[in-house]
Amino acid sequence: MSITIKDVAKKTGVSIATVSRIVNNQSGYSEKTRKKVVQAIAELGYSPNALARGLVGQATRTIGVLLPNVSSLFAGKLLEGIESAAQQQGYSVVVCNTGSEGERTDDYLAVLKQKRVEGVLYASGVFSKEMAEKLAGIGMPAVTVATKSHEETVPFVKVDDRTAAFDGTSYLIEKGHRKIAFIGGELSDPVAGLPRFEGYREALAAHGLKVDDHLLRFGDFRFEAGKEQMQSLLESETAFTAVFATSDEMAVGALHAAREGGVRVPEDLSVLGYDNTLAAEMALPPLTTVEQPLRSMGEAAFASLTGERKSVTAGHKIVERQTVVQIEEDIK
Amino acid sequence: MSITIKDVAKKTGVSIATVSRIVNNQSGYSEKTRKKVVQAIAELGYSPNALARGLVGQATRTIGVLLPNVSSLFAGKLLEGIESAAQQQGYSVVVCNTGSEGERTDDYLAVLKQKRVEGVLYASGVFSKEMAEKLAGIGMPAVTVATKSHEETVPFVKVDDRTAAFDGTSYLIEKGHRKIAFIGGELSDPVAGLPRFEGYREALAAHGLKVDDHLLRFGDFRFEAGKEQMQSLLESETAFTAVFATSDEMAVGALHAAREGGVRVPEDLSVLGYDNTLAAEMALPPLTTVEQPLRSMGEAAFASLTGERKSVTAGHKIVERQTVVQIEEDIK
DNA sequence: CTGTTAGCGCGTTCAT
DNA sequence: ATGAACGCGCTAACAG
Repeated sequence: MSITIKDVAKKTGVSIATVSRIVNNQSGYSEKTRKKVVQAIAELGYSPNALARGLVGQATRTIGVLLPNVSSLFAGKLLEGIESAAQQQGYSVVVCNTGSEGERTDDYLAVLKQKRVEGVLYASGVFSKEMAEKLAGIGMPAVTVATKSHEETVPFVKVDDRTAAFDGTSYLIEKGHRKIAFIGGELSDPVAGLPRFEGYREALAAHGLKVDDHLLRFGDFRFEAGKEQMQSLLESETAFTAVFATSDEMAVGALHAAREGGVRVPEDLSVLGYDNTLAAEMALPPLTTVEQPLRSMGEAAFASLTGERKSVTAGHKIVERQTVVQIEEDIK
Repeated sequence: MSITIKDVAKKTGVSIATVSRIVNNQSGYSEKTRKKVVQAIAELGYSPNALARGLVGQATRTIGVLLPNVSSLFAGKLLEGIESAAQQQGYSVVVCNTGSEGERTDDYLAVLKQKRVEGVLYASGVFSKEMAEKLAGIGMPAVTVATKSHEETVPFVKVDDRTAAFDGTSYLIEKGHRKIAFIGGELSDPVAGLPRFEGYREALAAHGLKVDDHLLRFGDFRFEAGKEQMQSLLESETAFTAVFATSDEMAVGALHAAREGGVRVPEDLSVLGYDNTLAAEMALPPLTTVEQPLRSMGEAAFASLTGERKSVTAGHKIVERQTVVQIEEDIK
């Protein structure tokens, strides 16, 4: 079949042990034989078999990444960071598109185990207790990205969602907004749903404002949901001057609904997004948003997985573009 | 370390050969021993070592995917299709972000070879002759997606770009447009640049129109380029009623420039995109575009790679949304 | 129906 | 400085 270490040993007249030493640049050979071997390797086009190596050495230099939706901008950025860090360390990453509800997760975990990956990065929505146990059960190191486990056993890399949402909401308030609608993930979602809502609520409270139930909407984080919830908001009786949508896609959906409803952004309504994916940049008008540094979070997650395996909370910030404007304070 | 076939053999009192047969559901064992073994496997949590399997069987059930930019919507959709088809066949896919100029391609190829992947999908911009030779040299099957090789040795999966651009342009003409600007990839790009321009030119010719050099702009396929080229177009003296941008990102860039320049879409100007990624859906107004069925192209590419390895040209179509409108024929 | 054995390609003692 | 030999976990003959 393919050419093996034996071939280069034979060709150079040394033993496979020596070739092995040279390939893995250890010590124990003369410069002369080294040269001979290196040349033979080049001539033969020898490439060490990673399977055999892995079989003996227990190091596959491969990790798995579990994502609910690879084709999203969100996943793309994360993946870019992960992949970049991995490549630099000589690791390969196999992508696993688990489905929006994570329905294929178990299947993937099974093959990842068979392939003896050195760990998995979990960026697949909610990280349940069962997941943690399952992972522990099959003995694979894991770290979650943009998600948090209830178990303290699994390190995470994420922004502080509550604080980020608090800051985003405060920003809106500082711009003079008092009636701020909220479109977010379901409150049953303990990682991206509830905390962001809490941040929103706490920011209002901190400024002496109260939350108006008529101004609250929930859905998944997709474009369609944002659009629908915004439509619903527009149909309600209650007036508002700003919306905080906790994903850029949702915010863009809101932009669409607003336009269809004849409300101008930002003249009639300010809109704040979350994530700062390309969607925010490409939105018309360009979207002001709370940034999660997805790319560097991906890098950090890889580093954590293959390194000390500890949690890191990434810094968020507000990226100002054109959808949020200052309004008169006394509109009330 | 991990639990092996020996452990389950020992536990059940049969030989490893029998266990192997059962695991790979071959024939040659009684139902009774099967049950015993299956149970032991479950109890022990045995998971076959794919490395060992691959070492003997020469089947790693893994492919590599080379992409210039994983985080783009374009790559995301492609990857989704590839991944989906792969998963269904029990294959894993390792992603390789080669960089916009494919600068990391060689490095990736080297590790993919070591890992003995069964083939690579190349969706990484231009597929040069050197690439083809390199791949052939290391003996890895490949198929290109949304790209075409000059060599006939490598199968491809793509739409007919010339015809797709022809159809897109014709669509604009049928809508009454006579002055149609073009924003595309560099003509030196033999796969997505030149052919699309040719389609544009031929469509004009077929309708008795001639191409106006003042209305032609080129760049990479990114958002920024589209914006810049559109700005440049707006500054020129020549009037036009429509723009055909050969990527959705570019088209959205054009939308931005138009808005900044005070020209309304579609009232003052029609805009046609290319790809039909999420960017088209999320654009404001929603973008009419020439669709490439990226997801199914990804699936087809995987099928081709692991199957008969033959080329397929995917069907394109025009997805009508809101950026192209009929205008009076006699505007001229 | 079931067990033994020989590799797959490599890293690693242990000798020399 | 170098080589022989074992074993990683498994599949595939080959024997019974």
